[in-house]
Amino acid sequence: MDHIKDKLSKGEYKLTRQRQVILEVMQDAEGEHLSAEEVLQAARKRSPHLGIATVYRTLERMAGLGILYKTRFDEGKYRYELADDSDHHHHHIQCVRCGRIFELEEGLLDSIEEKVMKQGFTVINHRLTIYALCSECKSI
Amino acid sequence: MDHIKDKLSKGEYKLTRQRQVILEVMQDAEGEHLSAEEVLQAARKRSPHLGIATVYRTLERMAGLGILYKTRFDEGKYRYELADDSDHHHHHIQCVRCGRIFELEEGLLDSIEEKVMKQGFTVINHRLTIYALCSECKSI
DNA sequence: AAACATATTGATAATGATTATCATTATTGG
DNA sequence: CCAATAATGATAATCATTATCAATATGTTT
Repeated sequence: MDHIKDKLSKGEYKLTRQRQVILEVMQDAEGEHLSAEEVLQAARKRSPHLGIATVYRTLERMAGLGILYKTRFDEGKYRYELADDSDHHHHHIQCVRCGRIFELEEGLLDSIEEKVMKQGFTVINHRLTIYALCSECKSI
Repeated sequence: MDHIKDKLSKGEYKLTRQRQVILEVMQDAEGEHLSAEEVLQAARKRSPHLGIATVYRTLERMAGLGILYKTRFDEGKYRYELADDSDHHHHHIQCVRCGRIFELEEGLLDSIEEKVMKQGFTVINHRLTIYALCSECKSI
């Protein structure tokens, strides 16, 4: 929590009421992947006049500061989640029935990256999404 | 080419002039990943009155029949490419500077899939995108 | 505390991609 | 050829996101 505030101040970033609320929403939703609209709905419970533009601006900025991850799944909109400290490599399993998103462990792709490097690319980042039935949906 | 027409007829799918043109465009662009708008521009050279709605409908349908792959990259729109016969597992390297998309060999993720299966998921599909600098952009 | 510069906000318009609607135009089987 | 059905193209509607801008808040200097 404190290191987040550090990042905020380094980014010349004022911690306004709205931003604080949005940050709290993201922290309360640890492990979830929220869309901007979902963040708005949750945040309005604490700050009823909050506008969607502020939500987008804040999420965008926090993603830029590395506080959040911003990922676009195939549904066509961005989803945001609280970043852990490790680094940029993290991946998802999305259940094709219920739509829930699960985290996948890191570093699984190191050997693949190596091969790509040998082909002359400089790898910056990578994203893996696995589409699956989760154990609950499987048994329905 | 013929097996594509087989798929078309099995899908109760008439091979109209417009659809033929769109299919040709996709075949001429083998290895590329075209957006609907790009398909429209290319196709209008042969069928000038073609409408964007028909392009979307046709691409959607061909994707449904497995003739095309439909992928959403982070830019927010779908891109389509001719499917090869093998199967659904194929992956991309996208250059973060020039935006070009390169293919990545198949089957790289088999070991990862296995781990996910052990966690109780039934894997349906997966998508990997690696963001990198291609060798040309690297040397700029 | 007043005056000022600057940053932030919220409402709303604009944009871009995609989907839905619907009247018109092909196509096909009888 | 004619009726039934499918496909097309123009355009409106939708959805997520970004841009605009006037009003408000904040911080700084005096």
